[in-house]
Amino acid sequence: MKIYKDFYTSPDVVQIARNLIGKYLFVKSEGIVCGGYITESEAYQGPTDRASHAYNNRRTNRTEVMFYEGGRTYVYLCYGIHSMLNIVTGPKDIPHAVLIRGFMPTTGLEAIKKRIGVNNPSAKNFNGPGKLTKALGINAVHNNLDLSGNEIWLEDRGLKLKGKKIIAGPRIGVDYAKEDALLPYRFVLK
DNA sequence: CGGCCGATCCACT
DNA sequence: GTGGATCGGCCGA
Repeated sequence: MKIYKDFYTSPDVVQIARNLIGKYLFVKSEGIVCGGYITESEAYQGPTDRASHAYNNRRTNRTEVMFYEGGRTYVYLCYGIHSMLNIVTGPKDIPHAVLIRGFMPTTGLEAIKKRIGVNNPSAKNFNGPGKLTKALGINAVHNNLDLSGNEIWLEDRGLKLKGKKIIAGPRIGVDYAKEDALLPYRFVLK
């Protein structure tokens, strides 16, 4: 059920990003466990990807966690407002990561509704990386956590994607990455 | 130390 | 389709 090490340590971050669609993400925040299945992801291919924080093996305090062995979280603040949740993947010293961009809640709905201030939420309330972290109560304290722990983890519950397809396309908001901006590293469940 | 800017979202028009 | 909110990381001086 729970996803363990070898899923994360594969060197093919694009394949991992695709495989994360339909997997379940759980987060314990303020003592409450919330979660759901992932509907959108983006791969960031470390050293060779201009859109990655770790492009050209750029190694700083912030990016250090990306160089760990796969299976940890990388959470950072964007635009001074939004926390972004990434899953670090690949072998040690290969700084790949997958940005988790959207999900569909199945657990802890009451706490989620309270956090986002919406009584009858629909898919559009969970279709962006900032919305996801707000709904699940993810922030900087969730950075650099081991996914084999009980604060944040993923599960394979054998979700059947019947009648739905995983669509690949270019990533969002990475125009500055030049030719790498066109790579089909974004996956969306349709 | 100063300045730039981003893996976003929402409320406008 | 546009702009404002808002702040830590990063780089160059």
